[in-house]
Amino acid sequence: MKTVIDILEERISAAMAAVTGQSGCAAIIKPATDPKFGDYQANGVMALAKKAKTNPRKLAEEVVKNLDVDDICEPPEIAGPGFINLRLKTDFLADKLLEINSDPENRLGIEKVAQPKNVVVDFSGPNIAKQMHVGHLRSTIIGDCICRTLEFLGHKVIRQNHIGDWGTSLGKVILGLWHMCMASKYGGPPYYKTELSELQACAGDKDRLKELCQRIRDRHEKDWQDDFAAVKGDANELFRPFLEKLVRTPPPDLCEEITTLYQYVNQIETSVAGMGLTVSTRKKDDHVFQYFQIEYEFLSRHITTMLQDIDDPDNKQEKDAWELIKKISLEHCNEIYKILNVALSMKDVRGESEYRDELAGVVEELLKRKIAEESDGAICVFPDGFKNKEGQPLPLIVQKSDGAFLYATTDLAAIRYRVDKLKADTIIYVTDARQKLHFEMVFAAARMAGWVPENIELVHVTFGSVLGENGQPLKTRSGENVKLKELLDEAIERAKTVVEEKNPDLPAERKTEIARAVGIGAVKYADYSNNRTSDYTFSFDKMLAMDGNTAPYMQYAYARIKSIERKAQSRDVDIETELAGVKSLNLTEPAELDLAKYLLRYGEAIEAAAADYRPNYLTSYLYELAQKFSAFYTNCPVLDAGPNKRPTRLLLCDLTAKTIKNGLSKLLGIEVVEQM
RNA sequence: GCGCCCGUAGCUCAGCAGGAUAGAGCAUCGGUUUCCUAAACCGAAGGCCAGAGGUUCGAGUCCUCUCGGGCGUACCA
Repeated sequence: MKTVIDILEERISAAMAAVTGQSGCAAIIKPATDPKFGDYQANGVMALAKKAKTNPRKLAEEVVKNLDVDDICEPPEIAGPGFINLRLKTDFLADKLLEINSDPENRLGIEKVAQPKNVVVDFSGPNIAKQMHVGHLRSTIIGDCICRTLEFLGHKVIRQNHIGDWGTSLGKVILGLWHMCMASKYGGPPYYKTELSELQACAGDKDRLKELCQRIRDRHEKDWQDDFAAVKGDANELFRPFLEKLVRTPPPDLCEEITTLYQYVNQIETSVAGMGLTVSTRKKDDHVFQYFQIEYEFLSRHITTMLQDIDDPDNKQEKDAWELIKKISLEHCNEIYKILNVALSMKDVRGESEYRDELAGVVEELLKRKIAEESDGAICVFPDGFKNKEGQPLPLIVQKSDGAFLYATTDLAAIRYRVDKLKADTIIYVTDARQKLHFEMVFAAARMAGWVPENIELVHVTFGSVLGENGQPLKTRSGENVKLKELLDEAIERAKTVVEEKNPDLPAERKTEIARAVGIGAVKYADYSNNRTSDYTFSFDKMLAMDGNTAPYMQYAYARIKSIERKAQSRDVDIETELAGVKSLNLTEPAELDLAKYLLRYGEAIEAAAADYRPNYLTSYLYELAQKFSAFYTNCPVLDAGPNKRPTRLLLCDLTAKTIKNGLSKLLGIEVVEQM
C-alpha cells in the first residue's frame, strides 16, 4: 500500500507535467499546516511557477483542472499564493483502514521496498577492555533501530559489531590480570583497588604521587622477579598457573574486576608519565627471552606488541589472557544487549582482531599503488581537501612510525571485507560525531584505493553526547564513565517504584515485568526521541514521566487499548469475529477522523526515519498517534457504542494498538505491556 | 588559525526539499472522573527562531559576516 503522500505526489506531479509539458515536476506534498486547510497540501506549484515565470495561482488552477483525485479527495482548493489544499474523502479513509485490517501479513499498510539492498550496519562496537558504559548506549540502540527499520522495509541487513579487541587497551587488561595474579598471593584486599583510589586521591599532589608511584613500581619489580625466579622463561611460576585456573573457573565478578584492572593500569601509566621509572620485562629474540628495563608507562604497550604477535607460541600467555578477556567481556555485552532488547549476538561480532592478518597487506597495497607515502616515519594517505592546523595536507595515518597499525588501517580492511565478502550496497557507521573527520578520511582513502566503487554508499550516522544535569558529558561523581548496567538497573528500579505506587494490586511478577519494560523503554525512548545529532540531557525523572513524549505514556496508551479488549471478553464481545466481519466503517466524530487519518500516515513516518536514519521521526509519530488515540478514547466510548459504531471504534483501537506495538516493539525494540 | 556541529517559549526539545498565523512536552494557571486504567483529557499564558545584512512573491530553513557554545584538527579509538 502506497503512502497517501506518494499517491498524491504522483497524481499531482503528473498533472503538473501535463500542464507544463515538463517531466519530473515535484508536487512537494506535505501534511497541511492547519486542519482548516485540509489534510495535505501541495507546495510544488509555486516553485514551478517561479521557474516558468508564470502566475502561481493561475498555474495551480491549470494543474487542478488536469488533476484526477476524485477517488481520494474532496475537490482540491487553491489558496494563498498557490497552495493546493487536499482533504481526504471519508470513504477513501475507510477503504484504506479496511485494507490495512485485512492485510494477512500485518504490515500496517507498509510496503516493502522494490529493490532490497545489502546494508551493512556497523554499530555498538564496545571496547572489550571495559564494561559497556553510557557512551556505548547511543551507538547500540540507534544502530539497532536503523537495522530494525531497514529490515522491516525489506532490506537485507548485516549487523557488524566492530568490537575493540586489538588495541593498547587489551595490553592494559592483560597487564591488569597479571596484577590480579600478584595481588592474590598477598591475600587481603587486592592492592590494585586501594592503590587506584590512592592514585586518584593524590593526582594534584606531585610529591605524594611520586612517592606512591615509586612504591608501586618497587613492589611491581619484586613481584616480577618472584614470578620469573624459579624458571627462566615466561612467567611460569605464578602467572601461567593463575591464568589457567582463571580460564577454567572464572569468578562471577571477573568482568567487574577487568574494568577495575584496566582503570588501575591506566591510572598508573598516566601517573608515572615522565617520572623516569622503569621495570623489568622480557622480549623475545629468536625464541630466546631477553630481559630488560622498560619505562613503566610503556609497559602495557609492550605487552600489546606481544599480543599482536599472537600466533607465536611464545606469546601463549598473552593469547590465553586475551581470549579470556574477550569471552568474559562479550558475555557481559550480550547481557546488556539482552536487557536493552537489542538484536545483536555473537554471530554479528567481527572485531578489530579479525582483520589483523590483512593490515600489513592494506598498507602494502596503498604504498605499492602510490596512494600512501611515508611522512615523518609514518605511512600516510593524504586525501584531497583535508588540511591540518598549518594548512598542510592532513594525513590519514595507516601505520605508525613504530610499525603499529591504527584504527584507520582496521577500518580500511573492514571496508574491503564488507564490500568484497559481504557484498554491501550500503555501509552505515553509527558512531559519535567526533569521529566525523576520521570517517570522511577513511571513506576518501577507500575510494582512492578503488576499494569502494561509486555505486556503493558509505554513510556515517553521527550522534551527540549524553549529558548530565550539569551540561557536561554524563559521568559519575568521581568522574568515571557511568556503567551502562548500573544505569539500566537504576531505570528499572525507579520504574518499579512508580508501578508499585500506581498499581499496587498487581501480582509481584507482573510488576517486575512492567518495571523492566517501562524502565528500559524509558531510557531508550528518551534517546530516540531526541534528534540524534544533538546532545541531550539525561534525566530519569523526565524519561519516566507519565506525561509527555515518553515511553511510559506510549506504553500506557497501548495498555488502555488492551484493557478494552479484556473488558470486551468479559462482556462476551468477540473482537476478532467482529473485526473480521467489518465490511464498512462509520467514521463521523472528529476524534475518529483525526485518528483514522493519522493511522494512515505511519508509512510516511517510517520512510522519513529510514531516509535520514532518524529514530525521532518514529517517536514523534507514535507520540502524536497516542495523543490522538487518547483524545478519541475520552470522547468516544467503544464498548458502550451502538452497533452502528462499535465495529468502527474497535477497528480504530485495534489498528492503533498494532501500530504502537509495531513502532515500539518491532522498530524501536521497546517492549509493550498489556497492563500498567 | 582552519574545519564541522549547534544557538527556536522560563526549562527540555521538534520543525522532514524555503511556504500560509513557528510547534510539542515539562513547569505555571484554570477546567474535566456516577462512563472501557485520571499514568488521561480539554483550555490559558508564554517567542523580533543569537545578532546584522543578502537572495526570494515568501526565510527558523539558503548565502555572507559578527557574537556565543561544543567538537575535531599527524602517529588514541
